[in-house]
Amino acid sequence: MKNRLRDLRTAKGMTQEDLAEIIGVSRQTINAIEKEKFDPSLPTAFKMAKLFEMTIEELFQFEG
Amino acid sequence: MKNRLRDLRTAKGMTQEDLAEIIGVSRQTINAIEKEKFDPSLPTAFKMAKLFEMTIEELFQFEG
DNA sequence: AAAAAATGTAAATAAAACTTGACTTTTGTA
DNA sequence: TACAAAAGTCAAGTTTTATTTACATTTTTT
Repeated sequence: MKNRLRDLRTAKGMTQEDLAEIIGVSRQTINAIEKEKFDPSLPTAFKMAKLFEMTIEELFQFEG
Repeated sequence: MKNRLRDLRTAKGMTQEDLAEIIGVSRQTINAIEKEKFDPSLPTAFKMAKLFEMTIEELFQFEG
């Protein structure tokens, strides 16, 4: 699963810490998702997509 | 998290078992998601949305 | 160069998706 | 009515994995 999180976050001038607080997870969780260590839960994916005003499919690309 | 899984599945004339095999989970998992006992994982959500040719947001409605 | 801020990562925990198996109920149909 | 297929349920267990904690490294700023 790929994602565009890093680009979108930096484009908004936010740190991983900033994003973590808004979404309601730890800073390390944001980092792990950006580095594509694992996928977010569905609720977390929804929050992220809403924040960046796009669909989950636009934010995360599932290859499978 | 609400979803339209049941309607879409029956509209295609599929049983829970049919859907389970296509997605790659157990029949009870499909049933539990239809009955909104828990949310699917993000990969499972992707597979479902693709099968029914719609976005995850159209298939699942997050109230948060 | 030094301090601070931001990011990276391993290890452990916690949570939740998912399975198995058994049983009941509903629905259709012969 | 009787049978079978599909759906519902529920407990209990497994397993995956999202998430956290703690510590290390890199980058940025002064």
